Amino acid sequence: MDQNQSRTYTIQEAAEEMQISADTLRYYEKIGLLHPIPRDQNGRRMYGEPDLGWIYWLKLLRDSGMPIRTMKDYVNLTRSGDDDDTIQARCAILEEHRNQLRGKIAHLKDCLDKITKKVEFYQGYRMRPGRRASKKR
Amino acid sequence: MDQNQSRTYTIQEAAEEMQISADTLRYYEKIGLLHPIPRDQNGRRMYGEPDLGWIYWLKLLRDSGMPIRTMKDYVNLTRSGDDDDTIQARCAILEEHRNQLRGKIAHLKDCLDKITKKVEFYQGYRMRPGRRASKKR
DNA sequence: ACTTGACTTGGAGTGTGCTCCAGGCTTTAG
DNA sequence: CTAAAGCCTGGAGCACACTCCAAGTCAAGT
Repeated sequence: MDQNQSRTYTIQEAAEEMQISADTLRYYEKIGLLHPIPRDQNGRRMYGEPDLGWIYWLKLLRDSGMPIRTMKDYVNLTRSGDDDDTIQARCAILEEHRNQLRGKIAHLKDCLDKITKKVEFYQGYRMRPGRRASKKR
Repeated sequence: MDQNQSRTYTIQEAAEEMQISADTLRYYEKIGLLHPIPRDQNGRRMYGEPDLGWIYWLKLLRDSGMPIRTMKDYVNLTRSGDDDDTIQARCAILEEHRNQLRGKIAHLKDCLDKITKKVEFYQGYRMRPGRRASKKR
């Protein structure tokens, strides 16, 4: 029953793969968002596929606007086993986040519409009959 | 040809009306996003309806994620007259921003979907047959 | 043997956008 | 006359999430 022997990644490789900076990867590990990554005999990090999977998920949460503090709460729950309790707590965090995200998306859409209207207004303004074109420098 | 005599607002009133802090209003004025607001004989700001309109627009741009630096560029253009040149430049800024915004909305939607899938996974996991419920504390 | 380059660490520094504070002024209420 | 409320200013401070740095280690290349 070996570990999955699939390739490992240096921090740079992992960073590139995940579209995130190496500094950020170290930072996430330092603050505990990321479990301690296995090292080679020289103390260098070796990221494995499952690590990348987890990083992907962290990045997804961050990109969607979850604050790091909340991510830590979530991460801590993933480390306290898979009892109904903690699964439910994780769901609660994600669902709360989903609500915020939905609200945010709706708000952004609304902003987008209003900005679009402004652009249309400008375009109408430029087309206005009887308007002198500007001096072209 | 009087000015519009409609009511004026103190900074607190304006802040409340616009859902923004009084500090932020002063800050926006200080950095020039907001033109100098007329004062009463004691030096206190008196916001008028058109000021509120402008603040609303600023807030819209900020809420939609436009950085303050870009807002300043935009604001400066609104102060350099209404030549085709500047109107076009303003449109360019807004359209660029719209593109970013659309991208962002799409990305957020994508994140939302993935988070939704995760929640569904958790729910499936909790329903899994043969699973012992956790101790209920 | 030496240089190069990728990695390590702890900790300091940065950018953004506010947010708060001290000290001062004026009007209003008691 | 005093006290409280609300505003003013310049400037300091803060929260967040990185981002950068100096000094060091190690291994491979020439």
